[in-house]
Amino acid sequence: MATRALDRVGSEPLWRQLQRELLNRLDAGEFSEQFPGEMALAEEYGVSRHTVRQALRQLRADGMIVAERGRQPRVAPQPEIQQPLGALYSLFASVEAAGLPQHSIVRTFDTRADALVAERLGLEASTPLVYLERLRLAGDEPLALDRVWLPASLASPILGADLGHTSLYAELAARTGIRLDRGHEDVHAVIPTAAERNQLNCAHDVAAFSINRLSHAHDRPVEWRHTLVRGDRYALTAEFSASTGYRLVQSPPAD
Amino acid sequence: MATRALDRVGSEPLWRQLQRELLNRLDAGEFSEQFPGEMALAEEYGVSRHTVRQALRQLRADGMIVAERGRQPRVAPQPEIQQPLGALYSLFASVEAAGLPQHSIVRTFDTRADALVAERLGLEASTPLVYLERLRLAGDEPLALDRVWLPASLASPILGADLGHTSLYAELAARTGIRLDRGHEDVHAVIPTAAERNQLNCAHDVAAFSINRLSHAHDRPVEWRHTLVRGDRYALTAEFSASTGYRLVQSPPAD
DNA sequence: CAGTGGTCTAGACCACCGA
DNA sequence: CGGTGGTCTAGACCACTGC
Repeated sequence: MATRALDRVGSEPLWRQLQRELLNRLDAGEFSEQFPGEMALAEEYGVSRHTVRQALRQLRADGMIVAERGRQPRVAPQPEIQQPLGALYSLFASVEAAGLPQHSIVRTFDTRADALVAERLGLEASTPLVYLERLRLAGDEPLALDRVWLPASLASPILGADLGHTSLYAELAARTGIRLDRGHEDVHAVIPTAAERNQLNCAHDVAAFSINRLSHAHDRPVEWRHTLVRGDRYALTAEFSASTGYRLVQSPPAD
Repeated sequence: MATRALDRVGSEPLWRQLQRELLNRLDAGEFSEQFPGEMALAEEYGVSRHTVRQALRQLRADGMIVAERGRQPRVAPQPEIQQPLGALYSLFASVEAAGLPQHSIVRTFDTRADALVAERLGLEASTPLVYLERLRLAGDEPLALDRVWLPASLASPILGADLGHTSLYAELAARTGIRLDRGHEDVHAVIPTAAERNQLNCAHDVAAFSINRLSHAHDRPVEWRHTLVRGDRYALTAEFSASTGYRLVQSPPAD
């Protein structure tokens, strides 16, 4: 293996150049299921093993590379699986943890344009969007009203799917390879309209969480979502500390 | 400076022993406002500089020690300042960011017992508690109804404070040295009662966040808090990604 | 067994900061 | 200027893994 060139006159540290180089090669799909050892990298780039370790430190901490004593180093299986996260996941997971089976009733599942949503996704107003509207149930009781818009150019392969029992994100990953890796959401407290109360089958004195979410994959907007969650039996729960920051956890068993 | 002993026969790495040793000395209050350099530590413990750096790596990443080129290394000013965090802080900070001045009207501020709250704090039912009830305003508009209980044995020094314009946590830290470092909270969506609507001066069609929080300092329960926040103009906002996890951010300017 | 990563040493040069 | 941390080298020994 010929020695690859690193710039030794510029001011950028060797380990950072090496780290960038390795990230590029990882993105390019090199090293699939096989990653070179520290010695090999040191020789390939003509640097010391210490420098290689410094370059690898962050990659290992970020879980992009798995290396253990004795084992062959590997690239991490799917570093960006990020289907579960956010307030919605927290809410639904707590229901699951309580032993309630969940499923959905698909109300609408088609392709359409929506200027307002398109703008939020950063797209032209007339861009065709896959639209999915579901009523989510826990046990036999309605839990949430869920509406999702995705760019049809990316998401049209999911149109044939049965989303009554499978996760949208799982289906999206399986059919298009797209995995959400970043998102932004806001949570409002609202009083459901009469129509929403009717769909959710809840009393007139029940409030709800209104959650808007914009999700990205590789810095491209992929999903705009609006979900209305019954507030009478479901709550957000979080723990926080100086070291771990703010972390949503599963709610304790419903009152 | 005599060389301090590290165990070179056991299996525990030198850098880990050194790290533990330094943490102990930090907790003991040594190094106040002055921390030894890498060379000094290497000589003091009879190890190489590399080993010292390995031991310091995590301490620096955690922000317990501040070291820069050329500067004298220091211990971080207050590693466990954790007053701001959680949904409440997020909500109030977004109001502040919008340029609205905030203050409180103290409705009640005394010492009493409350069996229900005491239980949640893990205390005997008859334990005296400092009780503070405030109406929080943003501009001249009511924003939240805030009720806090703290064990009187810890918090009685704050009883003389004017909490109309200063933070409870700042006052608590100044008068008792107690700084909250961990907490747990749950957020519900509710419809305010008529009395609460009246206090918050909000319309009948407005929902609210109901937030319960249990805070700790050094693993001891210190605060039980219940806050009711108007839901019409204030929302929780969060960002999340694979690398940074879930992080509450300030809401965008209110609609 | 050969190869892996974890640990450790003893040097070195440099950019940067404060006195 | 002396001392700091950042970077880098060229070694070494070891525990562990898989063949």
